[in-house]
Amino acid sequence: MSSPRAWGTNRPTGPRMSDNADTDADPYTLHDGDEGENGERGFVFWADEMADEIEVRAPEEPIVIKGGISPSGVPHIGNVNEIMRGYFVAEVLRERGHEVRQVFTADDKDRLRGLPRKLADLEGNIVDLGEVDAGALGRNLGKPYTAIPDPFGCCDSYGDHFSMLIGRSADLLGVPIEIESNTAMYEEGEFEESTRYFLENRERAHEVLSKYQDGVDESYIPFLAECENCGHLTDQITSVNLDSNTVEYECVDVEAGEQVIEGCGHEGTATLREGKLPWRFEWVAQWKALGVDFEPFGKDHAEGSWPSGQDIARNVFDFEPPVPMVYEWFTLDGEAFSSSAGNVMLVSEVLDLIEPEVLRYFFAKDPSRARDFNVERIDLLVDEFDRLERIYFGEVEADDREEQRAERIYPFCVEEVCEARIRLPYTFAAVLGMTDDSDLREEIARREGHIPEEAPDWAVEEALSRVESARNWARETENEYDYDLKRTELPDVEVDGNTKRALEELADFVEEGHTPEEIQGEIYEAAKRNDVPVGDFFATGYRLFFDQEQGPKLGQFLGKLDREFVLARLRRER
RNA sequence: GGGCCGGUAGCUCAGUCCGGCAGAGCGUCUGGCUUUUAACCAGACGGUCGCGUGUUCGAAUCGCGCCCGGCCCGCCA
Repeated sequence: MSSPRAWGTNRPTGPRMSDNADTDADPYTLHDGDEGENGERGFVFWADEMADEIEVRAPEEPIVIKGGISPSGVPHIGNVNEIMRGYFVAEVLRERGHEVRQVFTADDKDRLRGLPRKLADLEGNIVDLGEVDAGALGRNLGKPYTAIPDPFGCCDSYGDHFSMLIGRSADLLGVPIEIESNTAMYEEGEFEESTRYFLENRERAHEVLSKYQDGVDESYIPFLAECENCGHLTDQITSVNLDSNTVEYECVDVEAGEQVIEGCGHEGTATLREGKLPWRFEWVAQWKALGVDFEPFGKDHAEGSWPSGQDIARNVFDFEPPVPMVYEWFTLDGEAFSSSAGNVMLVSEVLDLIEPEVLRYFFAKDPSRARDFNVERIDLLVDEFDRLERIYFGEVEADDREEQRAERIYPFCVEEVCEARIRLPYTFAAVLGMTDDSDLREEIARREGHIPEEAPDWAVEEALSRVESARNWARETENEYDYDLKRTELPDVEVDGNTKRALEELADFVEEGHTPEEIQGEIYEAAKRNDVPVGDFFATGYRLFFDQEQGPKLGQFLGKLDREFVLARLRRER
């Protein structure tokens, strides 16, 4: 067997179950051409396909679905893949009558290797490193996240702080996950048996791992000890004593990217609970300890960790690794997520702009496709969701494919299927954000036909809540829906003679006191009387009040504002 | 250098596993609603399905080669 192995070549026929290393499971599980039990293919929802793969193995109940990240910093919406991809599969299995646990490991025994530039408090506010005690963090490089004080002082440790944020992200999306702290699992001995087994069979472990990694020599010992003197994790294990379940170690320097984290040189003894396994072994130990049946992971793991992990599971241990599923990474506004470059977005920030069901819908889409989460055009995502919803309720026509898709996917996106809901079109909601007057918002929405006469109060309230979201979006992106009534300053507007006369006539009309509808009519009349093209005259009006080319229905809107201001502005006095 | 994933209309995306007229929404343009202003309605515009090649009666779809973007093949996770 060559190294690295050409395990991708068995893709077309690779069986899911195997008892030898020549039939490894391809992690690109989606659309892989395997026949289902009765030869049916053509899934409209990828989670159905994954659920089939899991059911074929007849797993014990409860079925365990896992995800996990290390709580090293701000958990952003890229990390939500780990939560939501597993969630949809869990829900499909629950629908089929299975009991399912969705667990999420906080890989918090990992060591802090560098200082993140951005952190986030528990409310999800991003703060710069400089705003917390950076020095205290710097002195803790090399220690496990759970052995480092919380820079915000609100949780027991750095690791707990960011695990808490991950949990809150899941809560916000309505996903019930059980977070398992790696640190706690080590302390409670959950990994002790596996650790002991790896150390006992370290030649075998080395033999398997060396197929995937260079630079692991004969003396390789798969354990990192936590130094009793300085708290750093060290991989310098000098001897293993399985009779007492301990190792001897020396606290040595660690390379972390560009820099070196210095060890203290202490030589000591650690139990198997006072340290950790290297990642590739740890992952397998998690599968074993938790009985994991399914695990989605990013494409970064697909070519490295996964092939070695499943090999270790089968050939060092003797158990079947979980059904894998690779998901493509997505970009944020066309760029990779990067906390150091500030290109991150928290779930809580996204939910300031869109409803949770829309974000859930984003993650219901095909995981194998690379895509962009585009904040500028988030209205398109919302429109797409609204259309899915309308297709589901049979309110718009669509082809069979779309109908099947909506029928299957929509119920998993919403907390509760409710036909009586009302959705204001997102960009229309953004326009309503021009006024803070909630009664006026509702009145305009009703007049434009977006709220039916007999709509119940709760539905109206929920519909109007989108206005706040859409306004946040308009403001954040400073786009054309960022309506802001220019009350304090007169926008710079060029006005020719005809337009000037038309504006004066309109001002006089308003001064006489008329209904909003009459004012709207007068805008047309004033323009026509003075040979000003109607479109141009409206544009001038929007310019004067909003410094924009477009806006809400002008007459009705001006009729609602205080007359004194409207008159002064039409006469361009202030 | 080797491997893997992605590349479909100006934008956001379906369709690719299973070959059968290249699609949706948004956008743009034109017209209509005897007041174009988030409008709405009707119609139109918009594509070398990354490029090439092979197989086929027929290729976005299958094979091979190439281009571009990203990831892995060191450490770490």
